[in-house]
Amino acid sequence: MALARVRSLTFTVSPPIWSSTRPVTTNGSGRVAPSRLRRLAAGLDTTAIVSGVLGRAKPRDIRYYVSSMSLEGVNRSAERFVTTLAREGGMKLAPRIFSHPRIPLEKDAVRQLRDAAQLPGVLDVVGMPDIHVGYGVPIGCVIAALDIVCPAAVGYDVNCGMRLLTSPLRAGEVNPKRVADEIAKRIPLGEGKNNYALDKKSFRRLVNKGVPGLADVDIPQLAKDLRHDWELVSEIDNIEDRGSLPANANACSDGALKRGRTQLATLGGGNHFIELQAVDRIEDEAVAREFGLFKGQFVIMLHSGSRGIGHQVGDDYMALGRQIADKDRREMVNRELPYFRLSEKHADDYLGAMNAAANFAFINRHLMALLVKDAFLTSYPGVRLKLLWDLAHNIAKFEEHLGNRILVHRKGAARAFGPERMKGTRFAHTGQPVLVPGSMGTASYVMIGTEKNADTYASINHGAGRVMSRIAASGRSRRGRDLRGRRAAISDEDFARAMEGIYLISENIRTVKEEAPQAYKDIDLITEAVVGAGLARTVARLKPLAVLKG
DNA sequence: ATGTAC
Repeated sequence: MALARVRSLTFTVSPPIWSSTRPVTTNGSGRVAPSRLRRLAAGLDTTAIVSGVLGRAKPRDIRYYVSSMSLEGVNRSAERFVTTLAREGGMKLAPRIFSHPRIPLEKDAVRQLRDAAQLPGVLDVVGMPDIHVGYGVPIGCVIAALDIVCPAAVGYDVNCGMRLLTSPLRAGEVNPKRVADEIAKRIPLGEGKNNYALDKKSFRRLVNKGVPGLADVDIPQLAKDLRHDWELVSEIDNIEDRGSLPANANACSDGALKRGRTQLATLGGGNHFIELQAVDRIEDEAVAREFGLFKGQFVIMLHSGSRGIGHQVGDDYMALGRQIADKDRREMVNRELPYFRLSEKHADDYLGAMNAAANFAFINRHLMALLVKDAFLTSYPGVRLKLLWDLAHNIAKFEEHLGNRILVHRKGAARAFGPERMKGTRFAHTGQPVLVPGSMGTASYVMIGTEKNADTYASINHGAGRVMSRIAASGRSRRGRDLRGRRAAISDEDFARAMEGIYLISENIRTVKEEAPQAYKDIDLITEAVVGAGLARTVARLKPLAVLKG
């Protein structure tokens, strides 16, 4: 973000937002010239660098956001892809939204950002270009905090995430229909259980350890189902946090554990999918080569999460947060935004339970990938798929940002570490891969983070983001409206046209329209915003051949 | 997202 340099300026400030983008050289008290004030008020210039002292940060690392203006509504900043909201009411800071000018901002999602900015102890609120309404906090945002954790800022689908498997084959050498059918035989789609139920004790041990815990667990039926020999623990350097977060399964309710025990290696419903894809375009030859990607290549993308256990953990702890707030007469911004102070035991419990669910999700995707690999190897003897990357896009984690330990909540936002933060890994020269799916039937992207994404706490969008509610999309309600308030049901014909040439296996044909391409924002436009804002770069564009949906 | 609500 380009920062204006001013000699002097009178203002009150929101909490500091650290940025490594530029050192501060100017002085921060005094008056601002009327011409500049007009620019600020017009939203052309909403940031200013000043020196100052606040908190533990070094003065030169601080950028204050001007918040003394009472600006109405949303201000378009001079930066084409950044919108800074006016700070008003009880907001602790001015949230920013990275988006594309051609994508209209959903009013209710913006309101949710304002609400989140009122949380006590919140440091920063940043909307992603795929932002849309979620429970309490929008999907497609980053909430940075110093001393609270907010379960709604993680969401119900803890560690919903992406995984990409690469093949050495060209798409023309593969029959996607056959592969999709083979996968469907092995992985339950939609609401469903598997044959890999674990006893309570083994399950607890497994989710405490994450993917590496698969070494110690015995799943006889899985061994029978797999026709080839696989190391259960493999490729963990290609999983975010090596598939293992510091978990405490004892902080999960019995109900949460019970739901999890029977759902390993199941896809789930909603926007979860397995997609067979072809590499459509290479945008960065050197990085693509490092990642083992080439034009025309056959790859498989998987999108799933923590299923019942994550949902239950979210439910349990949001209920607990509300209960405690009521008991202690602690104020909540609204009923959907309970939170815990990090000094409270409940915060540790939530984070431990959340990480147990997160580990479940890593294991879930890992096992499904194994079944996919096995299916593929059966159809194409000698061809083993390789894991490029597995990432979490619904999670809260402690990270260093400019010398401070910050709890970064990413809800529908993907971590996008550049090369610097990937030191000591095989991605030290490229940055981590970031997997960004479009909607069913449209393109997906492989991206890499830059060193310039401190503004979003090293995060980018997690996908395309809805533009139409589920109810509106499936036409279940006559009063169905899209998120801009227009009446919009998708006809069967329109749906078929959007999916033309793509082989679709769907568990529930009645609800699959909720995931229609028309219900989502334009992934190419969103990617343009992310690249334009300097948050990430594109490596490859992928197009769908076949989709398996819950 | 979700044993798609208590």
